[in-house]
Amino acid sequence: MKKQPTREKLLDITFEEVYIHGYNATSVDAILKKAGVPKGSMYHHFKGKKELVLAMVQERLFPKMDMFFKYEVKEGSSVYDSLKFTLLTVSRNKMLVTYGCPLYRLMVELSATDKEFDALLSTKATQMKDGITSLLQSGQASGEFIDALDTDTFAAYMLNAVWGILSVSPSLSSSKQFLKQSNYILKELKTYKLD
Amino acid sequence: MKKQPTREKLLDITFEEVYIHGYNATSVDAILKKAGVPKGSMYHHFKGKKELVLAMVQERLFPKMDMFFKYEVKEGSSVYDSLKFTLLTVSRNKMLVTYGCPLYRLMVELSATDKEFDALLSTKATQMKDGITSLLQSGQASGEFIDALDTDTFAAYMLNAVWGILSVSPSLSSSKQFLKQSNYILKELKTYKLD
DNA sequence: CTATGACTAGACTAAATAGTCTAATATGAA
DNA sequence: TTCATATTAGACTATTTAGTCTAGTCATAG
Repeated sequence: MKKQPTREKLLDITFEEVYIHGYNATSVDAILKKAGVPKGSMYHHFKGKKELVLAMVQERLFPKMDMFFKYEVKEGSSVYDSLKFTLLTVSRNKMLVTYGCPLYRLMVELSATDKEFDALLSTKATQMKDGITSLLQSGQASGEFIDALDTDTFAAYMLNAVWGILSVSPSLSSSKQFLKQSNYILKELKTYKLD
Repeated sequence: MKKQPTREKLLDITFEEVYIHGYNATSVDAILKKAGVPKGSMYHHFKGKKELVLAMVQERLFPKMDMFFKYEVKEGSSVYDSLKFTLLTVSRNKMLVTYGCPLYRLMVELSATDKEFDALLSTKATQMKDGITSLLQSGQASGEFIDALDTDTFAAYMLNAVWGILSVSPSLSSSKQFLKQSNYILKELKTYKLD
């Protein structure tokens, strides 16, 4: 078993800790202890706590988000089915269902008070929304959805609503509840379907 | 201008600070400084920071939430119109639109790691959901909605979706966006309307 | 091999933090 | 007024925090 490079190990542990506890409740020492990395190593690789977490967001969090939202439709599959499949995949991810979306939770904690985090997280949120918009637009172009569908607004609604449902307290979350609730979003989208 | 009792002043300032910065990023000293209250007074009224914020949640946050969701229908008004009016009222509240729902944001920050906060906040969330459920049920009883409407699931969906739309980054929030997005929830509800 | 730069190691520091303590003062009941 | 209690006042403490520093080790290019 090859030893993982220090920087990568730090990013992995930082993701885990910040996901569960949030940015402010996560201490550098806790990360270092869990990662088994001495302080000097961390401050060699990163300027400080904030730099570490910003790097984690870009190198761990964003790729994870991209894994879920592929923004592409499988051959022979409709946009609607593609979005439905994404929601199903999300519902099967225990961590997501239990602890919510790590991007959204960080945004809720930090966007109001930290410009740099807000810039980074909001940009990704916008990119994801735009991805869904494109998907819906392609569905419009292919005749799957009627022109009356406001693709950009619906994409924002879908993203925010899913985040809202996902990120409630773990004690109120379950895979079944997520599926049932997010189904209303799909049902609404179906309203704009032609075939 | 009569001087506000210390305890009340502390609760007011604590709400403001925790709403914007969150629990962990708010220091006791910051609250005391802003409130102009010495430390001894605070620790006379509250056992500690956590007790102070728990009291704030019950005595300031919860009442504010109840102001928005009245769970009652005005004479001669439909349940649907009542919910629509609530969303309109929310959309006109600049703080809510900008900084999101204070209950939800606190839940996102703390519910995963703090049992006491989770118990308190989740109970209120459930109570609010149950309030909407009752409203929808009364609509069913009066023939406004068809029986196929799963009142409890729709209530949860509505609450969580609104929270999700409301609590995104301030840089992505606006009254107009909130209204347009939350309109999809109403549109879905309309699907179950009879008259 | 050896010199250089990358990385590790962890003791140490300065600041912020929540919380304590004791004395002073206000308030209200007898 | 007087006494007991509630409240104010803020200096002080213990702990945790992020971050610094210097000495050491490791890898590798020459």
